[in-house]
Amino acid sequence: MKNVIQPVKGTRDFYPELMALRNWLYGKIRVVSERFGYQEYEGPFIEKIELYAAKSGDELVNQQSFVFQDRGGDPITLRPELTPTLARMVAQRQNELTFPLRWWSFGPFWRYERPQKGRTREFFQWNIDLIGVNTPEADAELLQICANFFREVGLGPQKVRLLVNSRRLMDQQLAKLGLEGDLRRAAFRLIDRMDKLQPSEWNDYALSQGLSIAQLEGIKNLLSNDEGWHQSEELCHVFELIQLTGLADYIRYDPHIIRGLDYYTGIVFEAKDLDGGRSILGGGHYDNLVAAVGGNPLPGVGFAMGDVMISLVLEKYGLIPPLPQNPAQVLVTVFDESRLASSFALAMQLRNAGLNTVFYPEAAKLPKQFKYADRIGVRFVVVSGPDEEAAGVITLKDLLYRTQETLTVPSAVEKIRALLAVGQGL
RNA sequence: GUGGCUGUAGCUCAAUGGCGGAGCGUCUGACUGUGGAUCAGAAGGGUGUGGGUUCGACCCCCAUCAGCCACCCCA
Repeated sequence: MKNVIQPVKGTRDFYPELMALRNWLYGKIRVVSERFGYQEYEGPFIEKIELYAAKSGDELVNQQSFVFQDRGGDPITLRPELTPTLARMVAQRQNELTFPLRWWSFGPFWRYERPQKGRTREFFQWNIDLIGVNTPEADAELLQICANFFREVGLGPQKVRLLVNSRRLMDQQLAKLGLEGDLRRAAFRLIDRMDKLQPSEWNDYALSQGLSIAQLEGIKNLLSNDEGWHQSEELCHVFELIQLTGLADYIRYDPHIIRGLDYYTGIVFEAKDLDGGRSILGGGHYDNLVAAVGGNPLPGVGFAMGDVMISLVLEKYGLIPPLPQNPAQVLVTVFDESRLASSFALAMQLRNAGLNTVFYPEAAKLPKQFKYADRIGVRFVVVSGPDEEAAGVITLKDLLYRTQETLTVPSAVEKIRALLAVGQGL
């Protein structure tokens, strides 16, 4: 086994078990997205690097992207996020699309980072955006979708929380402290780092960035004030709306939330596992992104959720249901060499009757064939030997209930249908 | 990009610097028309890779690759 070529660092192999989980998650995402009337879309997996250079932020573009040259020498990047692609797609058809536009997507992304818990170099992401209106109702809808998703998968507000802030509010507050330009950007970084540094280190860092003692105190007050949102009209309005949804327990104001992406201009939010602390999803409101890629100005709000962290969280809380091992419902055994062809035909007969059927492709001993059916998770086994053949019937065994009866093919089909309906989820 | 831990059979792990083992799994049989249980037997690795130290290396040293964890950053 040592000669097997290793997979690319930070990638995952989706063996059927993991693929089933991915598709289960995809299904939940689809249900919630469609519940709110969003349409599924997808963009290319590769883009020109300029697309991200426009607005995504330096680190994401210069250090975390997979970049290569195509044969013509043009720099191409594996997409590290979807929002710029979305902005581009919207800008290209700006005059044909009907706004407000509600789109969602679930696809692969790549970031060149050191893999660790909850982070791989290739991951899947749910992106969902509402574009074309600039209202608190739009912002509140996206928060509602997040919370509704958590409720859909069984994550209650005691386990996860949506932390919300406003870039606009933070800008105003920092301006009041006399922080402009580079100093304000430094302050944002400072806020971002507060829970990662010791208080004394944090103070030193702040002063080293050129902030005054008074400004530092001002930031501390800002961050410790849970009621700061009252000074933001948009946050007040958003929180009011959330009260009407029955999902308010999920949502809380948190002035520490800043977000790394440069294009956010209004509310920003992150969902966190209250037990683990890591961020499950993040998003916000952006006013200028469509214009940044060459379109006319158009606001939007959206978020992205990676599959890796949410899967870890769901697994931790035991919220991933048992997923079907095998799509097959029936296995047709081969009694002996002489019956290979008749069994082969019988299997197709069952498929034509609408049953997912596996045919055992050689004349092995029956115990082996039963064992195989059991292992791969097929519930029903059909046997057709000399006795059955003489009587014009087949034997049907239910491995789940260990029952068995002999009956004609059409009644066996009916029997299986009836038992599948009853035994679902057992 | 920085730091730490780890790397032995398909899997989970043992093995003072002195002949590499166990459990689970797999295969075969007991059970010659019936799966999961039990019992018996068998196959399967030369220790991630490349160097070095040593009479002798899974064990010590260096490098490298990979995984994990934290930082950075973020989904």
